[in-house]
Parts: sequence; structure tokens; C-alpha cells
Amino acid sequence: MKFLSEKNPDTKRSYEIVDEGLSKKAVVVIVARCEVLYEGRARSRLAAGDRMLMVKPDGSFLVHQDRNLDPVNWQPPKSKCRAYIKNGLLHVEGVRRNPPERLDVEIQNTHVASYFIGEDSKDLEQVGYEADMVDMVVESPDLIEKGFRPTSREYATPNGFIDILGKDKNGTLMVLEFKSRRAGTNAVKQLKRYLDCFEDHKEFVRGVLVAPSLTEEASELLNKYEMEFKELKPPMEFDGDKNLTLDFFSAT
Amino acid sequence: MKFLSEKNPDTKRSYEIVDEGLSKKAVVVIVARCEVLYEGRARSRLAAGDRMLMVKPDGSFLVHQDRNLDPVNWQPPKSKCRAYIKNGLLHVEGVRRNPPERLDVEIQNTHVASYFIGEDSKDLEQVGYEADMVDMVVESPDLIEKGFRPTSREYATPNGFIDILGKDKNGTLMVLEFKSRRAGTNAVKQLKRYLDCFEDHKEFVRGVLVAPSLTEEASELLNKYEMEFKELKPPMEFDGDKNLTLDFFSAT
DNA sequence: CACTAGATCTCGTGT
DNA sequence: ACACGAGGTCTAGTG
Repeated sequence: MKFLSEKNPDTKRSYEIVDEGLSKKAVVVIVARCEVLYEGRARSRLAAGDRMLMVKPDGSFLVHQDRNLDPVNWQPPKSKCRAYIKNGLLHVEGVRRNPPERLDVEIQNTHVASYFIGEDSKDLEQVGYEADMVDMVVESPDLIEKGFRPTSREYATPNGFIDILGKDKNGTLMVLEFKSRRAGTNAVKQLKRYLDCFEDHKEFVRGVLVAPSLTEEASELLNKYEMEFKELKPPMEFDGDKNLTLDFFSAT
Repeated sequence: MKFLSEKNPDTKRSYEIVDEGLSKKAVVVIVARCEVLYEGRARSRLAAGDRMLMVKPDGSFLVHQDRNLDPVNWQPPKSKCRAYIKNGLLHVEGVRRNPPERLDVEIQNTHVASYFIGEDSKDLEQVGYEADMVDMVVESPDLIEKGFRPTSREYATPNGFIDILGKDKNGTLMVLEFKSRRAGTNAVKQLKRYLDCFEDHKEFVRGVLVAPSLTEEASELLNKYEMEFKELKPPMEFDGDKNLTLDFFSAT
């Protein structure tokens, strides 16, 4: 991996490093005392303090404080980022046309300026999503109940897409709404709105909320609407690998 | 500001720097070739590549690739983070009890290891929110229309809270739903559900969607429901500062 | 390009 | 601690 990192560069040197990193499509990392202005979808200003700045080759621009997971200010991928000097101070800015917005960082003192050109072709593999749950039920409908048979997935209604539409062993229509996390009242209302689309239907339609758990409020609302809850956790197995879980929490 | 930054430290030295940074409640920044495992709310693995790691004193732990705004893996604030050596390789892990989850990074090669102890007491000031719009209308109801008078804010209904409930100059009830960004069909449906709460009401109730703009679909749905749209942008003025906008997009 | 729906959403607020 | 709603949400997928 190629990289360059300097401590306490002066304004001119700091500019050179950042400018070079940007032009080389490197990941630029700066730790500096700075002020930040944002204007676009909203508007914000942040008085001086020490922060970590990062510009990625795809145009992502992040400003991190020493707290919180999220950046305090940022600019999304495809922003045009550049460095410039104004009134003797280094600025880094990121601009976007659609929507029009601009992030400007005025650097008063650079502690470290660096850039990195690395190799990273790998993408994240992950499981435990709502989509994984739906896949699982399509493959093993009995997880819902014996005799359940899915008829369609992503069934379109005026109120949105139904995750799974199917019939129980008696032929009664079933609407399944999946949540991969604890379900709240919104999930129940969403399911209710799907059922409303079958109002003109003569026969009774079963509404089933499928989730690992649900809030007390959601449970009450579910009862009120005469709908059902089916406890089901999203699958956590990678394809062709079932033994990672075993010792993962016992490292060292 | 106090900081320490070393290039190409070996495993032992890298461990010392990270461990020292963590114990001093510093912001730890590492650029390294690494593999990443996550298990908890979901599960993921990421094969080897060059990434930027950051651990903040509040327990936030981020792993950034060279693309996308979001970290590819992370652990939220209040995680317990530590460094350890296993099979001759440095690991950095973050664990949480509730919900139970763990992020583990196996570092194969450290390019830069550093930590920073800075000053940053300032919080972000920002404007342009939905709440700012509502404030503005409560103070200047005529922005909606001449004669409009708000009666309650955050009025509770079975279908959620109405942003502003009021009456027009003829005494007709008005339900106002605010969006600070372009409004879609969901906003219209939400407003419709509020109006449904007044079904038993004998008199007509006006539903008004207040937003800077709306999508074509939202406009059609609004007409169908016989509701109205009022164009209004969220206020973008900081308290006691009205001149920032003027030259903000003309730097250099 | 616009719109939809999910997310290890995060983060603040209220209970 | 939990539930809920907003966000400059971001991000992937679809039309």
C-alpha cells in the first residue's frame, strides 16, 4: 500500500498533501482544528474544535467529532471535493449539484495530514435481513404453520407491496408482513393497511405479523385488529458455513 | 493537542499504540489491512483489504472502506473496545451487552497507528427542520393563508400526532401536515389518515400538506382525496444571523 | 433520474 | 430501559 503521512504540516504543506491525495484518488485523512459550515438540504455551522476529516475517492466527505457514530457533517458520494487556501487558511470543500449543497471546512491547525492508496476489492457478506427471512419462509412455508402455502411475493397493492401472500390449509387467504427486528405499532398499522385492500373480499383474510418479537403496544393493536403474530428470527447462517457462531464470543 | 502517530509499526508496537490510546480515552485511528467479523443484530464478514479504523472515547467503533459514506462495519457508542494479540496478529474488538453484539477486526498489517487527544466542546448548530417550519407557522399563521389560526400543536389522534390543528377564517377545521423535504405519497396518506379521524365530524375538514414541493404521484393523490398543498420552505436562518447565505456558494 | 423500502439504521425525546 | 419518530438519513434495487 502507498501512503503519505506528515505531522504538524504548515498550511502550504498541508494543502500539498491533501491536493495530491485528492488528485491521486486516495483516501485522504486529516486530523485538525477546524470550523465547519454546511448549506444545502439544511444548514449548519460548527465552531472550532479538533476533528477527523476523511475524503474518499468516490467523493464521500466525512467530518467526525470525538463522539457519536455518525459524522457531525458530511457530503455523500459523488461530491466534488477540493482543497484551497483562503486568507492564509487551508479549506477543504465538497459540493454537489443535485441537490445543491456545499460543505466547507476551514482548517486552523493541521495535526496530521495523510493519504492512502490501498487495495480493497472485497465486499461485505451479511445475513440476518428481512429478505433472508422471506427467502427462508418461501423455502420452508411450514415455519409459519403446517399447511401454509405462499402464492406470491412482493404482491402489489395500492398501499404498498405485501411481503408474502398465501393460503392456509383451509384455503383462507393470508397476508404476511415481515420484520427482522422487534416490531412496533407501525408494523401492525402497515399490515392493517394491506388487509384493508381486501375489504371487498367476501371471505375473511388472515393478517400475520412475522417478527422475532413485538412491543406491548403492537401486541394490543394486533389483537384489536384481530390479526396474528408469528415469532420467527431472521436466519443468521452464511451459505455453506454453519460453524462460525460457536466460538465467536469466546475469543482471546 | 496531544497525539501520537507511527508508520508501519510492527504488531507489538501497533498494539502498544492502540492500547495506550484506548486507555487514555483518545480517538484512535488505524489504517491497516484487515479482516472483519460482526455478530449481533445481524451477522457479517469481510475478507482482507485496506481500511480505516476509528475508535472514539465514547465507545464508537467504525470500519471504513474506500467507498460509501457509511462505515462497512461499526459498533455504536458505549461499546467496550479493546486491543489484543491472537496468533501473532493484532485484533481490535468492540462488544456490547444490550443488544449482545461483537465486532472483531483482525489486523494483518498496520500502515499507520495513531491516537489523538483533542479539544472539542462545540456542538453543531443547525436549522432547516420540520420543527423549525412548524415553529414558524405558529408564529406567523398567515404564511399558510390569511385568517388561519392554529388551535393546537401535536394534537393526538389514534393514527398519530397532527403537526398543527387549526381553523380558517370561516371557522372550518384544518389539519396541517408538515414535511421539510419534497413530500411523497406517504405524506399524503399520512394526512389522509389524520382526516379519517374526523370522519364522524359533521362538517368538512380541510387537509393541508405543507412542504417545499411534492412529487407528481403525491399531487395526484392529494387531488383525489380533495386535500390541499401549501408550498413552504423550512426557515434557514440562524438566530441572530441572516447574512451567511449570501456569499456561501461563492468561496475561493 | 425519481421513487420505494430496509437498515446492525442513528439519535434525540418522552415515558 | 424502552418505544417512537425524524433524519442533510444512507443504500440498494426498480421503473
